[in-house]
Amino acid sequence: MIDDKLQIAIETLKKSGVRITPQRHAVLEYLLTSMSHPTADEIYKALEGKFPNMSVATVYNNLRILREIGLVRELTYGDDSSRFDSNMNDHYHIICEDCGKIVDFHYPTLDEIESLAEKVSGFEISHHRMELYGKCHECSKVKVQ
Amino acid sequence: MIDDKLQIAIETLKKSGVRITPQRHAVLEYLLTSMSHPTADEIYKALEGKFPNMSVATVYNNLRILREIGLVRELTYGDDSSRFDSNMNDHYHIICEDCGKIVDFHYPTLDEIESLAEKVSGFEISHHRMELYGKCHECSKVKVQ
DNA sequence: CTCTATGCAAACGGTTTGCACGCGG
DNA sequence: CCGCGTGCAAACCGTTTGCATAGAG
Repeated sequence: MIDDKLQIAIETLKKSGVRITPQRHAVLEYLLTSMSHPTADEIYKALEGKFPNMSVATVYNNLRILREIGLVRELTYGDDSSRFDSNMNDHYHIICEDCGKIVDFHYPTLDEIESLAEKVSGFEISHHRMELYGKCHECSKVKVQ
Repeated sequence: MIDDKLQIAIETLKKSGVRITPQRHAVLEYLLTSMSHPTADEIYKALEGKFPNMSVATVYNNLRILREIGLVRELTYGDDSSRFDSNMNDHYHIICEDCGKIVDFHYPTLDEIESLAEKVSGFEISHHRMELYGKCHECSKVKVQ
């Protein structure tokens, strides 16, 4: 399952003429395995056991390459670190304002809104993004009063 | 019109016990007058004629205070600078991917989506944001082929 | 063997902070 | 005249870049 996705991703890398280094493989595997939406630094820390000498720059470089090839999406929220998502299907995100957890939210794409926006603004709309903010179940429980 | 808004804003400042310095007044006035959604640096540059010695820090400090009081909203997109919006009514934004222009987009708040997201995720949703991306009329004209 | 990827450190850019002085109320 | 706000410079932090070396194909 994950292995299938990994094999397909590696095929895509090969087709694009991108070398499969151990570090790159590890970053990719981590993104595909991880159910979270990790930051570059989280990936860096998660892999430092396996690659004690790997530099953050390598993580960033690989994330950029994976993004350019279309294997990974970069999620940018505010001033904080970018987060990376290997789920390339259209979906929205729900973000916990307390703990920062991000969960996927599947909902039909808001095409009508794009059409209306085109009409009223004169823009050629290419895509949109939406995030919902709130408190996750765990964080809601914490401060009861 | 703008003057009314400015007067109301200044009242809010006074009520909050925030001093009205010339620099703060100027930042506030610029935000209310500006139809764009300026960055801190744009505000800084726009006012350096009137305040040649003003520092960026002062702009940032004042923007933070205005935000905390609820007179201004901070728009954070990706890694770029934050932009500031004195229109506190609920609205969405349409952003030109070429020139960066931001225009307001009024559309009924997507309450049903918030409700559904609460149900499927178990989060307590407090709000959401949405931006539409595309090319504005001017930028569409430029590269025809 | 070639050329890309890596590791390291320095650079970068937006934003924040510490501190002494200035000025609003 | 008290204390917040300002200006200045340094600090910060995520990210990028330059460069010499290592290693994938």
